[in-house]
Amino acid sequence: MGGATRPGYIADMSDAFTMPGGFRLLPGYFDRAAQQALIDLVVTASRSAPFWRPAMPRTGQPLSVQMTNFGPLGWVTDKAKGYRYEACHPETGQPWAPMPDTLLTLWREVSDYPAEPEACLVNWYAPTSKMGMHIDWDEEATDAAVVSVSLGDKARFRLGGPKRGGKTASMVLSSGDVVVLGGASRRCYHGVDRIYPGSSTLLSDEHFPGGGRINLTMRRVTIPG
DNA sequence: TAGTGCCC
DNA sequence: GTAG
Repeated sequence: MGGATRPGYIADMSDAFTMPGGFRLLPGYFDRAAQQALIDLVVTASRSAPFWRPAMPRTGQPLSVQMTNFGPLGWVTDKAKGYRYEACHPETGQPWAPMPDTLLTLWREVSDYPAEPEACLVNWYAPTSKMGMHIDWDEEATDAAVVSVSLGDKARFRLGGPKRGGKTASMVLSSGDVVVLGGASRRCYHGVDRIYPGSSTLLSDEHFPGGGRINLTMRRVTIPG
């Protein structure tokens, strides 16, 4: 933890990370059968909205994850237009697959928000993929929680505060876990340090060459009217 | 810097 | 090889 720890000394807790309000980890929310059903839905959706590799604004640097989306809106990014939500796949021009009922049910159970999620970003982490620390800024409905589901290999997730460079906490997320970024945590930095390759058998090599991890992230984008 | 690389 |  914080500061130098030497043998014989008890760590000073004065610099401990304080978990932001509204953060919830629900371990083992989905059992194996439910995890498999969600992966099957991702595979089906990817036939009409295939995984593609997004790029950073301005630099065009590719992200290490591949993406697709469920729902009426999908998060996309490219060199020319940057981070935004779009109704259609950037390469095929086809609408995203509909939001699965299982995910709508999850949202109603944990989001404490009076309207449906409009976007579910599907991130495929290869064994070497990472996600740098960032805050989700591209939604108008900033009061709605972000709800995410981990599937496949374990990942080291890191949560910080509302400013860069502050103290952080990390935790291992396993297949079937649900994370809710609500309240203050909705505006906190977070990212994925690393994947633990081969820690799950959920992702078949046929559909996900090399395996890895799928993360489903639901968000309300527009303010309900 | 929703990235990468290097260094302790 | 890891964690930060």
